[in-house]
Amino acid sequence: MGITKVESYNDQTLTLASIFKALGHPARIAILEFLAKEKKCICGDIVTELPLSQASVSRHLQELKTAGLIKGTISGTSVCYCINEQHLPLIEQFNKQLYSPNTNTCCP
Amino acid sequence: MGITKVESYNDQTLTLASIFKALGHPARIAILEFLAKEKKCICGDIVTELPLSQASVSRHLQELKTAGLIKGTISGTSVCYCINEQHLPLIEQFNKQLYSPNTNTCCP
DNA sequence: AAATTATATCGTAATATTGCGATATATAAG
DNA sequence: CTTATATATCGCAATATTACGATATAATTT
Repeated sequence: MGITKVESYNDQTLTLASIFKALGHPARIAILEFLAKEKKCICGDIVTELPLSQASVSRHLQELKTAGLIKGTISGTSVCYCINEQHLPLIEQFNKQLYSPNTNTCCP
Repeated sequence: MGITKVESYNDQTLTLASIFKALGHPARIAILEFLAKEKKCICGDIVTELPLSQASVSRHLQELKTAGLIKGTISGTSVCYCINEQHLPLIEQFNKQLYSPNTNTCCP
C-alpha cells in the first residue's frame, strides 16, 4: 500500500502532480520566492536565507530541478540557479480550468 | 528529523505550500479535473471514475477540502462536492511572480 | 600539489503519506 | 424500526519524505 498506481493516470495529470508535489513544501516555495526576487543565486545564498543545512537546501534544489522548476548552471566552484519558466503555463492552464463559468453548483 | 520547521516560514508561504501539497497527487488532480468537467459530483461518481477504493477517494476528498480546494454540501445520504475557487487567485499570483521580466539570468 | 570553496550525495532516523478492509455514522426508503 | 445507500473514519502495513552529519566531488586559489 501507499503506492500510487501511476499507470492509471494520463501523462498530463502525472506531470501536473509532480510539479505541484515539488511545490508542496514551504522551503521550496521560499526558495522559489527568493529566486524570483533575486533573479539568480547560488546554493549558499539560500543556506544563509533559510533555517536549513546545506545538505537539505541542496536536496530541495535537486527536487525543484527534477520537477523542471529551476535550472542550474555550473559557474566555477558554485552553481548558479534560476527559475525555469517552462512549466509555468501548465500551472496557469490548470488553474484556469478550475474556475467555473456558471455558479449553479450544489455548494453555496 | 523529517520535521518541517513551520514556524520559520511566513503564513503566505505555508498556505501556498499546503495548497500545492494537496495538489501533489495524481488522484487529487484527477478528482479536480473531473469536478471541473462535471461542475459537481458525489464521492461515488469518483470511485467509479478512478481506480481507488471508496475509503481512499474519501481520504483524498478530505485533503482537498482541508486545503480549501473543494467544498462539500450534504444532500440526503450523499455529499455533493464542487470546486472552491477561494485560493485560486493565490496560485495565479504565485505563478505570475515566477515569471522574470528580463532574461539576463545565469542559465541559458 | 595542497588548501580552499561550493555543492552533491550517502546513510540513517524520524515522520508523513497512501491504500484498503473493516467499521462507524447518518439520511432515506420500506 | 429495519434495511438500504452513501460517506467518513479507524487501524495497520507499505512506502515516501525530510533533515542532518559525514563524506565525496569538483573547480579555484595559493
